[in-house]
Amino acid sequence: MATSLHAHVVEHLGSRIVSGQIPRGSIILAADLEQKLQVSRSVIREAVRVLAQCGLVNSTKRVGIRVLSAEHWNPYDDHVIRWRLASDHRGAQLRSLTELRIAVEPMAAELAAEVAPEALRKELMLLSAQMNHYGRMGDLRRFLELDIRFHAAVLAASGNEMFANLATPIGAILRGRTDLGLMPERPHEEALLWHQSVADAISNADPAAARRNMESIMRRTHNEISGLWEDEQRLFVDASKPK
Amino acid sequence: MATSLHAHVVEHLGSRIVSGQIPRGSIILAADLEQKLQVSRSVIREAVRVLAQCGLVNSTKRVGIRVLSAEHWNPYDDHVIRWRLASDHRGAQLRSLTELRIAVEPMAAELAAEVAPEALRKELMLLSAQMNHYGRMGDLRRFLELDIRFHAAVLAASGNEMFANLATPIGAILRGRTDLGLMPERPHEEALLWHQSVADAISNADPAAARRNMESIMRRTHNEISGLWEDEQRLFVDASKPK
DNA sequence: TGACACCAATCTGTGCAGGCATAAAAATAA
DNA sequence: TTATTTTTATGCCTGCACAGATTGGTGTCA
Repeated sequence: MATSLHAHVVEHLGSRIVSGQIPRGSIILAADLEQKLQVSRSVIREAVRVLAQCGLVNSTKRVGIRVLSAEHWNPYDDHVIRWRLASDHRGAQLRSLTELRIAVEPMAAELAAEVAPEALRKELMLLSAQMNHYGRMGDLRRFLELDIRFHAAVLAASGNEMFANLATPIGAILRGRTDLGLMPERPHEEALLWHQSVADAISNADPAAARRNMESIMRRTHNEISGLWEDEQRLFVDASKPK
Repeated sequence: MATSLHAHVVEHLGSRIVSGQIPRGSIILAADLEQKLQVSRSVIREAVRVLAQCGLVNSTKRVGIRVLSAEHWNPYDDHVIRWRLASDHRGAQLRSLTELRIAVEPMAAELAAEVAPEALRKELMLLSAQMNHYGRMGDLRRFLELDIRFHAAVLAASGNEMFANLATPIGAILRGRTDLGLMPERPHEEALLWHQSVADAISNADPAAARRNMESIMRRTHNEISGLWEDEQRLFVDASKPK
């Protein structure tokens, strides 16, 4: 995946920092990295610049590259989300994202019913029909991909780019949920119905119904996976943040 | 603000791309930038790397640095948000962020009532008391700062770092709202009451009441500023996104 | 002797200049 | 149309000078 050299370095350092292999507070020297990873300074510097934007490190003169603690990480960065989902504390990331989608998706459905262009409404109807089809057939693999596309389409149809940009991590959640065997052998009849109802409501420009049915989906989703983070500690970041 | 040289370049290019002075689709050559901005290649390269992560540009071999269209921008990046708020299309950014906070803040209040540590509950009570005091006095300057801290505190008290990280842009919205003269001469009595009720509910561990009162605040907020983006076009990003 | 202010040494990221390698577009040939 | 060569801008490397922060030492004064 990572084709360029500096992307490799970003991946190497980022994943190790998030997983905890490189302890927070520790200090890395650029010169050491050059030698250890066998790449040149320019590569290291660009990688560090990227990691600094993720909030993972903070390079200052005379001291080096300081590894920051989790409260400084940018929780919306795609890299960070991916690394967290791959780490031992994936529960915390799953919880944050799920809570966010519980808040956002009903609102997105409501907005979509108000403002979505006709083409997107049609696409939603098509997607929900296909979900019904493959869901009842028990083709979980295909159902999953349709489910991901359905939720992405609703987010996109809201016309809010901040909502739409959550499609990727939400897709990652859905994929992870089936990979972990948290999905029933075949989708619940209720769930299929709710998806259909969301599509109908958006298609019929009925914001209240769209929200209501999406809320039902979210409630079930939450019940199905909230067990994953039972013992995961919450992170209370200080409101008075440093620069 | 931008102390380092490469940060200057990021600022220079980023603001011009978002404002539209550099048209999307156009291609910049690193060598030209070197000469025009009178900086060395390493500075250009690091800046371009940062801008690439923001989704503003995409540098490829043999072609140069391509300026991407708005649908590729990362809407959660602090730089991007700042530049968009400073541009002619600030309305679109204001709308996205406001819709997001309408979705998120009631959920945050609900969560805070469930999981917030005692210290944060106390702080919220203190903040709402101060808001009452300065609000009734008509000290808008101080009220604004307290309002920002209040909402940041609720988001932090939710124990969800994705919610907590919205405090900065939401603060920017609130500041902008008063700067644009959209605030009444003194805060509405209702608004003060709702803030107080949110703090009470969180303090008393009453999630439903916390959500309900925060929803009231959000409804009023929306009514007060939704006029700002009446004629702003919505951006429907393609669900099937390129890499 | 001890506390404190000031200064110098040193260490490390930041920025600069130039060189070679390489990939991808464009032009040319088959 | 397809294959090959040429062109050209980024990717990557290296040596050098500079700036800023930490550290330790030095000197002054109480």
